[in-house]
Amino acid sequence: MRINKELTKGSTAMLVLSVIAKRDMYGYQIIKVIGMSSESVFEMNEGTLYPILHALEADKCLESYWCEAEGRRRKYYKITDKGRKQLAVKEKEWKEFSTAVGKVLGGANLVGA
Amino acid sequence: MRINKELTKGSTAMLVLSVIAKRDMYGYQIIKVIGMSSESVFEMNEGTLYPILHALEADKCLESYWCEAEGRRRKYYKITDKGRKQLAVKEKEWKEFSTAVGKVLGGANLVGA
DNA sequence: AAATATGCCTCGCTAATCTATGTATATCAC
DNA sequence: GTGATATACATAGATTAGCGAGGCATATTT
Repeated sequence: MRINKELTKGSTAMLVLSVIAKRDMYGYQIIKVIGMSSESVFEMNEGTLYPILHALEADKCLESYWCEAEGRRRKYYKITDKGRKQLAVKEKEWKEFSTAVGKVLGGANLVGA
Repeated sequence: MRINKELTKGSTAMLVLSVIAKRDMYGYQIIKVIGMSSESVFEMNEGTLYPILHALEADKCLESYWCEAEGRRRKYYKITDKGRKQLAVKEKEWKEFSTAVGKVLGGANLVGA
């Protein structure tokens, strides 16, 4: 990661769900797509992504299927209805969180509190 | 916390530095001020805050002094030059991070803009 | 007198992510 | 042809931030 990795905690699953929601994708590709669309701010490790995919599938937010193309075996993931709901929750939570950070940094003047 | 606690990882020290940068503050007060200015999105635990304060002081980003007022003994923290530099770095990192999340999600970045 | 709020602190736990490692195939450079 | 790099899957152990649960003490409210 180009930035403090701790910042990413809690948001990674949301990002993964988000890109898969746009179209079915396989693991290696997810890393590349998130890396590119974030302009290399996120350079996710495989050791980070695969466990997340497995957990999201176990939680029925994703479904997987194997495809063979270009002489390569790829495991594609597709988002489920539950996954879309989960994504909506996480996006809302993210907005609430980032807005709150902005408020604290922006300094609501609470002298006397 | 009203939101997923994992999201807060990596940003808490920045928030703490940020409020102390505005004026000297003691621990218990920091929790209240951050709670209020975030409209209760952040409800920091003492078990979270105190170790952060001690670490920031050990790292010379903060200095502390005891005060007695209203019959209460309070440990105030004051930001150092190093602390201000650290805060600037963390704020920049935060903007980069939240902007990147916005790009991946595909929407406009609502944060810090 | 008891409950609540203020104010400091520490210890062990959980969980997200990273680093390192392993396997296998395809492609490119030399 | 051989080695390096990219693609593609996976797991295991280490790290670390924040939490929950305690502990201690005093002031205020009920």
